[in-house]
Amino acid sequence: MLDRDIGLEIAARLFWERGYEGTSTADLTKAMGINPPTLYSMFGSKEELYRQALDFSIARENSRRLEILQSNLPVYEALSLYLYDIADGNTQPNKPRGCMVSTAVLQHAEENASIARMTAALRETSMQTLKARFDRAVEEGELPAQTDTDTLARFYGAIIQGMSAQACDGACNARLKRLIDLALTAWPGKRST
Amino acid sequence: MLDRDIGLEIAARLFWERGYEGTSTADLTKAMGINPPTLYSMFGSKEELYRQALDFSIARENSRRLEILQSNLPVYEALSLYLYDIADGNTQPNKPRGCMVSTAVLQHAEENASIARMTAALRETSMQTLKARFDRAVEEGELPAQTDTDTLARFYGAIIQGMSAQACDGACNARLKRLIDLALTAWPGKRST
DNA sequence: TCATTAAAATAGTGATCCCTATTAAACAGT
DNA sequence: ACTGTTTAATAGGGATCACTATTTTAATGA
Repeated sequence: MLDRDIGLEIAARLFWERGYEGTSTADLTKAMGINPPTLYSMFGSKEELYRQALDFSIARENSRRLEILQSNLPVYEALSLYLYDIADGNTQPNKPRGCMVSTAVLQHAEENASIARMTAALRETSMQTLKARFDRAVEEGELPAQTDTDTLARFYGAIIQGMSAQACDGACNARLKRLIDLALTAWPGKRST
Repeated sequence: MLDRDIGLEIAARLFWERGYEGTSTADLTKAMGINPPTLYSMFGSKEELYRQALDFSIARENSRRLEILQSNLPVYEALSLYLYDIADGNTQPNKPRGCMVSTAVLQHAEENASIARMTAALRETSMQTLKARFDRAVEEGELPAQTDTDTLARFYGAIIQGMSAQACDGACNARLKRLIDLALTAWPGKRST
């Protein structure tokens, strides 16, 4: 009998590489080494499996990143390390390129609208997490009081999405880091060269 | 008999909204009001139709943008207007959200790898166009000689991709413009507030 | 040992995928 | 009107889609 976490890991990897619409249940059962009825008894449906695989991956990958972001480091340092960590995640050897969430299910058949809403909500949550960190920085006097933290969060969110897209297209880690360094010059009070 | 350009327009809109994998040939023939054999005699295959629909849309939408970018305006102004025009294109009423190319076919089934290569190549071309404009600015003394124009182009390319993703998730035009204004503070020599 | 339960594999559901062979309709020239 | 040719519509082919009913195997308990 297949271990549940191993099944989710295998599913997450397939969905990461091929997307929701590009992954078939036959792909999933074959990769997991199980028969279709086992998949449905363990995970309910393809859609449910996708949700569970995303939750599983996020729970495992996101904790370290959130610790970095919400640490007591200066907010600028925390953001830098956070972005570098994402760039690393987008360019791991022997792993699919890009991010599993940042650029997932943007275009989709109408029948998959609820799946698209879920990934959109995950992206929104991650933007709100960034914004909350910036709001804290305002409170703690690290950023000017009039800072538009929402736009700041969506700007670095766009950088994260752009990195994912470019990683999917083959960009290497060093290229993404140059991109991050340039994006960091937009930080309030910083000066670009 | 269906006019070829009208057919491409209808196909482009469907592919734009639902993506390549999310659009079926049945969707296409129904929207065009033709029968399957007509689609194949006119356009060859679903893949060929997608290529032609992209070429058609790009030829029509890109000329104005390229004129803006390659005009004799100061490069910073040209870039600003170029990005604003893209933001407008990402948030048109009664049109699909986001960009048809920037975030298309990032994840895909293995059988669609050649389609993904094509969209990736289109994105790379658009980055090279940006880079060429920045190189010209260096030659003309608008930018310092040591400017890393490649990274600069990929940075604004990431902004374009991030805008497309966020527009797909529902971002309004004003929000994208705030994002652009912040991204423009990363321009060499500019100072963020 | 044998009946009962639980697990897993086979086999197949109707629907839809991309694409075409075949048939039907419209039009041309004589 | 009557062929010959082009154009369009129907119908369907082989494969795959997400998903299950059924059967077979395996484990369990008396």
